[in-house]
This record gives sequence, C-alpha cells and structure tokens, in this order.
Amino acid sequence: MKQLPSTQRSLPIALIRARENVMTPIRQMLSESGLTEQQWRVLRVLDEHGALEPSQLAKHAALLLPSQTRIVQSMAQKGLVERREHRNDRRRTVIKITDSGQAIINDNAAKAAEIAAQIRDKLGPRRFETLLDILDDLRDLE
Amino acid sequence: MKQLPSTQRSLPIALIRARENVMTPIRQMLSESGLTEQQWRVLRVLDEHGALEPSQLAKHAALLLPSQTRIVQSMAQKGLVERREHRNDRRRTVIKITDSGQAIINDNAAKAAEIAAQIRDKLGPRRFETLLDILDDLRDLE
DNA sequence: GCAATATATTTAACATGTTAATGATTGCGA
DNA sequence: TCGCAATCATTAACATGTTAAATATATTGC
Repeated sequence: MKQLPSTQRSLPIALIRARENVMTPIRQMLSESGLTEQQWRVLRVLDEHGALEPSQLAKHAALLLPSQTRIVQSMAQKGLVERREHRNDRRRTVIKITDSGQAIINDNAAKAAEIAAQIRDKLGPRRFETLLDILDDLRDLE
Repeated sequence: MKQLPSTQRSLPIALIRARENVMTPIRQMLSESGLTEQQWRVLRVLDEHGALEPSQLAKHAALLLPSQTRIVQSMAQKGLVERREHRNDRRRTVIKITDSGQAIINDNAAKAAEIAAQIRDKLGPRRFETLLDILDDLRDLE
C-alpha cells in the first residue's frame, strides 16, 4: 500500500508557501494603492487584453466567477473598471479598465517588473522557466 | 525600464492555477468526509508530529494563526481534535488529534497516497522532485 | 411561436485569508 | 513586588475562496 508523503514534501503545502513568499513583496507594493492582489490581477489582465466578458476575465485572472463578481462590483464603485452591455446578447457584459485604473497600472508597472525580475534572478532564469513549465504540466489531472 | 511579464507567464497566477489543479481531486475525496482541505492538513500534521502548540501547528500546516484559531475551534466541536493546557505556561495550549480524527486519517490515507502518486507519475519522479526543490528556493525573497 | 433546455452570471451561505487591534500571561527590571 | 515590556493567541473586520442555488437571457425542438 502506498504511503502518504510527509507534509514536509507535500505539493499542496509547498504551493501555498511559495505563493505566500512570492506575494509578500507584491502585497507590500499594492497596499500603498489600497489594492488587493486580486484587484491588481484584474487590472493587469484588462490592461493586457482589453475589455473582456466576465468568464474570460475570470479565466485569465485565475478567479472563480462568484469572487470576481464581487471584486468587479467593488472596483466599479471605486471607478477602476466599468461595465458595458453586450450588443447582441444581454446575458453578457463587457468589463473594461478606466483611465483611473490604467493610471494605477502605470504607476506600479516599473516596481512590479522589478519584483518579478528579482524573483527570476533569485532562482536563475533557467530554473524560473523550468518552474513555470512544470506548473503548467499540472493541468488536466484526470 | 523593465517590462511587466505577460499574465500568461506570471508566477503568482501559475501558482494559483497549479494549486487549484492539484487540490481538485483531493477536495473530491474530502467532501465525502465533510472536511475542507485545511482541516485535512491539520489532521495530517497532528498525525505526523503528535500534539503541537498553535504556532507550531500553523507553521507545519501553512495556516495563518487567525484562520487556524477558527479551524481548530470548529474541529474541536466536531470532536476531531482536542486542546489541553500547558502545565507551566498558561499562555500556551497543546492541540492533539482525537481517535475520531485519527479514524478519518486512516480511512483516507490510501486514497490520498494514490492521488499524490498520480501527480508524481504525471510529472515524472524527477520533475516532481525538481518542482518541490524550486518551490522551496522561493523562501526568503528579500 | 412556445415550452424545454442550455448558457452566462449573480446571489447566497459558509469557510478561509489577511491585517490590525485586543487580550492574556509571563518574565524582567526598578 | 510592582509595573512594564515582550510574547503568544484570539478576536474583529473585511476580502476572497468554494459550492450550491437562483436568475436571466438565448437557443433548440416541436
């Protein structure tokens, strides 16, 4: 019979810790703008892809739809994003970034890029790419 | 000036997705016992290390103390763990697993080990170990 | 053209994550 | 020994994660 792996070498726990470590400097940066990491992801994705429907935004930002609904609502209240109706299909909505949201991206882009570069340097570019590749291989587990 | 990486190759997002993928089959298993993944981690750690003080348990289970306080409270109500006072230092408490909690570990150990083995096989043992090693290298970022 | 089904999103309810404030107890120094 | 700082844990408040149910609109089949 197979044995349970030690929690010291448990992949779920290792992933949680890694995320915690990676996000700490990013959270520090974002706290000055009053943003959560999720709100930052929403801005990043909208900046990168332009206006998106909720389900597409959720996929790109790695958010579940119920969370995203709340996040976008609060961001709309703060004026960071806005919602428009889809022309032909009234079930759908399109979410786009506002000038105010874009300004936050612009203000933090350099710092965020620096943090990302630090992580990359810490691992070494080769290991960094290997990490992303292996993480990607974890899709479609059954 | 450094450029922001594409969200497609963003490490935080990749870590979130990876965890989501890894946890899906585990959550399926646990739902039959009515446990969350965090409650399962608490049982796993207590099974592995024996009775622990809150801060030690939190470290091993990758939980923040406020979350853990609530989780242990609800688990104590269900009779899965119990709390004992420390002899000399009343600030401290020791948390231990109950027979009922141990039974859940025993009932699910084989299945959990199988899931872990599947993930390992999917990546290949070598890549799996590499992944854990690289994730571990993300400690102490700055 | 209408009912049944499918799709997209939101709401609801509860658990956890996160940061800050509060509480409780010990240990130390005047 | 009194009081104060330090440590550990809990509580508080709000944001997000997670699953299930509800809602709204489109599409399909008859």
